[in-house]
Amino acid sequence: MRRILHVDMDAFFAAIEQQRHPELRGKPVVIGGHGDPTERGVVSTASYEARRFSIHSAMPLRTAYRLCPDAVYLPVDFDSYAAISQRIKAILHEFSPTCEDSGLDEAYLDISRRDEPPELIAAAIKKRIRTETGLSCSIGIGPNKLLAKLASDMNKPNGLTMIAEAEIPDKVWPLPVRKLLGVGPKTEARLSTLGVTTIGALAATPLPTLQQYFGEAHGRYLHDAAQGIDETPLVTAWEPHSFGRQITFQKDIIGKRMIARQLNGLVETVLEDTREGRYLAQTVTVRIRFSDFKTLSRQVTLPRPTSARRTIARAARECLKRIALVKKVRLIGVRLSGLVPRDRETGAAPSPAATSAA
DNA sequence: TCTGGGGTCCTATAGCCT
DNA sequence: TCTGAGGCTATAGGACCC
Repeated sequence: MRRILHVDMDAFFAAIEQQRHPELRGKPVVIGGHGDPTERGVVSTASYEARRFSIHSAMPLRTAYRLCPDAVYLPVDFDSYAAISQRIKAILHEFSPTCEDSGLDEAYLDISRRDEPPELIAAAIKKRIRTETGLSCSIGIGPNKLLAKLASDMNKPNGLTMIAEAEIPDKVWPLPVRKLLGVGPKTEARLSTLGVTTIGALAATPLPTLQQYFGEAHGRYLHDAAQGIDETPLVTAWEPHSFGRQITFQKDIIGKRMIARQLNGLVETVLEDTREGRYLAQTVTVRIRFSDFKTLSRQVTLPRPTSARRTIARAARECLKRIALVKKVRLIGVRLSGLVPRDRETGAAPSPAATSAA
């Protein structure tokens, strides 16, 4: 039986700001965008004081401002948060080498090989993080990642919760389906039309029914997840699959020239990212979101992976040409995928078309 | 009227080949 | 020569996560 911990920092970004600016403690603090709640942007993190005003992550900053004009609005200081995140991950690695990063403020830890009771290990982790960073976290313990994550969410903030397999009917099944990892607003709404609103109701829904509505893979996932079944291993090392940059304009823009110029700038930025990581890319995708929020994407796959600015910029322009710019544009994005580490470049990449006939 | 940015993964569809 | 069944791949879009 595996023993997995899910460590989730409490209101991470906001807590860091309250830690380094003591005058913000006890006040509603909202982190997001450029810190100006009258601009376009969304809430990244709201302090627990701000959550009392119904402010939550992903809410438009302007909406948050309407709900609580007196809150302190701050920009996302990504570099600082990343540095503190690294310190926390280093602490976690001391407790187990099998540690999966899941964003700046979350991680899974496999402690199956340790003899001590998991609650004691979790308590020790909380204490270490508190002592070294002044921050609190919530930890969930379970036989797999899915249940560990559900558990960490059950007693926030500063919680320590365990879900054993035998406790699934009592602790998990009464929860709304939305609590399950992988169930977002769309899936929640579709399940609701089937009369399924709790995880228990989902568990009682036959597999063929779920597969009929959600497809083979997603149906199977929902079915297993509702029973608390999750065999996915911790991913401790991974290579990026893509790099991208996108911008939402403060005011929608119009005009091919203007849009092409913005696109060029984005290509430059993305290339800097890939050069830093020493990757070549074979596929270029351009994304446009119009003022009505309709979003289109076009992609070009190049004959071979490259990091040549002119080639990639030309591909991006080709993509852009295939989109009719008939409306105002609020967002432009560029993504490079089909990545190959530069040191693996041979100049004679195997062609996927070069397969032998039957 | 409002809806970020950086990602991953899955699915439907169309075109091509055998 | 025509037609259809599969399989494979590229593309576009959508859902979801932090």
